Amino acid sequence: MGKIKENSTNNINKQYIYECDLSYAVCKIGGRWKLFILSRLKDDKLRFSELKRAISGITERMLTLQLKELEKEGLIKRTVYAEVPPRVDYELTDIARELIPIWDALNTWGGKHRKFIEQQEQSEE
Amino acid sequence: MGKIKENSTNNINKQYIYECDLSYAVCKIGGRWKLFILSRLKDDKLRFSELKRAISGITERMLTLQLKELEKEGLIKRTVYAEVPPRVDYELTDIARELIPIWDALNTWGGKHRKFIEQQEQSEE
DNA sequence: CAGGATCCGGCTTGATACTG
DNA sequence: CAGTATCAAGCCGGATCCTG
Repeated sequence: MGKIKENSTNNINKQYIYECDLSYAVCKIGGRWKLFILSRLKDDKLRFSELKRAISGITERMLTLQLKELEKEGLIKRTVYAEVPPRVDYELTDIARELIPIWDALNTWGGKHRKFIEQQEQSEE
Repeated sequence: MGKIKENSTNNINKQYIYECDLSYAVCKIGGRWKLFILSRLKDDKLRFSELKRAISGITERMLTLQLKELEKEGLIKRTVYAEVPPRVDYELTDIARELIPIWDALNTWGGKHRKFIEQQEQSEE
């Protein structure tokens, strides 16, 4: 049982009581944009601007913040090339890759749940 | 791609762009207390007061709100008994039960990631 | 190109008191 | 017992402007 006080873009991250590894895990990947970012990096190594374009609606600020957190948490690897203009790219780490089957499963569940709810709403009318 | 405007205790729920079922799923189970509640109900059918005691730190208000959302989303079933004093209990629905293997996997991953990070921090010092 | 810094509103959460 | 109502505060995320 511990409290996390570091700055974070994720409200779930703060003052969260880690009684179990489950909530700990959700802290790491929960949040407004993290799953988007991670799933975009599933197959490719992408640059900052590519990520920005790939994730519609995200601001540079948010992308920066979330990337920084993900890096600190060991989920992505940031590579800076000594070039002009500057070039940075991001890729998943091994431990992040282990999450892929999980979010695939969540994805499947999400689709199923969605259909289920839609049917239910129709039959109510 | 749709936006959700309903009231919710979960900021992730609002104005969320559902491009994929993955983020949709995270909306449903993400949030400050939802996973705690769900995991407490994994094996037992619990009453309001039991849940409150089981989840340290949660206020009645938050418990009420999150339970209401979970019910609306079809993840828990609420049963009211016509007794005095009143009695209500909560249990997982079938579709929520399908999430169990997923959060078990997340739990495992969380533990692994945690150890990994701790080792990393130690070796840095 | 890849960010950093700052300001700010709105939502989420919490504390507390009250009720059928 | 199982909530509801109200008030207050803290945090996230967005907009905008700036830099190496």
